[in-house]
Amino acid sequence: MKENKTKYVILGLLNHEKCSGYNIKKRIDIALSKFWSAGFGQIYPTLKQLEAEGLIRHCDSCYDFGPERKIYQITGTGRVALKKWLEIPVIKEEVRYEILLKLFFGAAVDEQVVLGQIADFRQRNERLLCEVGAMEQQLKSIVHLSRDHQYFYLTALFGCKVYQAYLEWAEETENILKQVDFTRSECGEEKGDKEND
Amino acid sequence: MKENKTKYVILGLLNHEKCSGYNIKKRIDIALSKFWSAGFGQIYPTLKQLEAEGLIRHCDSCYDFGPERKIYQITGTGRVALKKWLEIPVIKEEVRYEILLKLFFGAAVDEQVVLGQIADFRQRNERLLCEVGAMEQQLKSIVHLSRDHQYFYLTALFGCKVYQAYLEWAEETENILKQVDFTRSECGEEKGDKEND
DNA sequence: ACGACCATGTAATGAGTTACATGATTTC
DNA sequence: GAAATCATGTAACTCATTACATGGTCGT
Repeated sequence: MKENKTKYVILGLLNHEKCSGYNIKKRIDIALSKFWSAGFGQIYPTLKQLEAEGLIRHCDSCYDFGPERKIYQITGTGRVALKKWLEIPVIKEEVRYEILLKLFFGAAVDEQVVLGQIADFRQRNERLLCEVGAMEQQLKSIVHLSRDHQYFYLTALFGCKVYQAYLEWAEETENILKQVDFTRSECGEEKGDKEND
Repeated sequence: MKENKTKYVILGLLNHEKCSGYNIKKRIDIALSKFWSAGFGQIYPTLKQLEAEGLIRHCDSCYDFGPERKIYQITGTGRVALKKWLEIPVIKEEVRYEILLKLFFGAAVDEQVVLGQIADFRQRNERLLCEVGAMEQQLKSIVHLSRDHQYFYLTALFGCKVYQAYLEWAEETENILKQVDFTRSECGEEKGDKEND
């Protein structure tokens, strides 16, 4: 009942081109890093598993130069499994925003701490927007080459839209928090920390 | 080095008000569901662990009515731990978009399949925007009550902005995919599945 | 020679989900 | 009396990260 999605990330990448485990990791870090991640400790065992299931196969040291490596490629069975997965509807995206937790519980600390977190968040996402914006520009020019290129472009476009929304929210939030000041209102908490223990 | 964030979700909720494990689950499902989740199998053991660490404590069956329950409350040590965590900068948000994986690898299946996934995504997020929009409206009216209320409101505002960005992207993506058609261009793939196995 | 990077793996640990088990209470 | 919901928990399992171990190659 639990589906290992990293399995399909590997199948998808190998469907694009054959690859070593090391290179799969690199491609994830470059092309998918904004919406997926995987470590070596996950990739190598998963490759073994996929091979045992007959969804991929490898040839040892296909090249005479460079360090030893295993080049994996997807099998017909693997392609069928990939296609089948691509047709399964997504139920729910797994998002976990630590920044929203820290905001939600933020009244436990000084407003300056919360403002600091928001500022960090804004700066972090300014950088990310910059990175994904560059990708989007680059991919836009080659979007006509193939469906693959078009889809790569659309994932980058997704990043642009979302990071822009993050930044809009962060700016609006900073403005709201800077204009209202509860420490001067009747709701203020002049009280020190008493209660419990 | 690994930080169990669910620990701090529980501490944060107990800092708002004392609660049973069952109620903590309910509060997560209602107030945090758009950016966090936790099951009973995670909550009950974590409560035990937090109590062993002295960050929370409980009284058995504090009420004479209703089923037996343990009401937990945060301790002074717990508050210190919570505050300390709230000050730690967030490094990276953990997001994993299955929809983007399926788009990125989408050239392996018919465009109709991809369009179906995008349509699902749009509909799913229309519903979510609706839900979080209602929360935002409701919270907006009581935002002045306390810092807590203001922060609750801002998390809902975050949801609105992000779901709106999702919808914008989905609509733009649907338009782009419907206007360009690779099956009629020279890049089209009339080839059946040959190669491998 | 040394450091950066290529390349593959395992072991330990932790986080999180799912399924199961139990029983009380409330509502219809 | 049946069904829904309240309430707590455990066991098994999967997913993912981190740390460790090993050794080759390339550039300077």
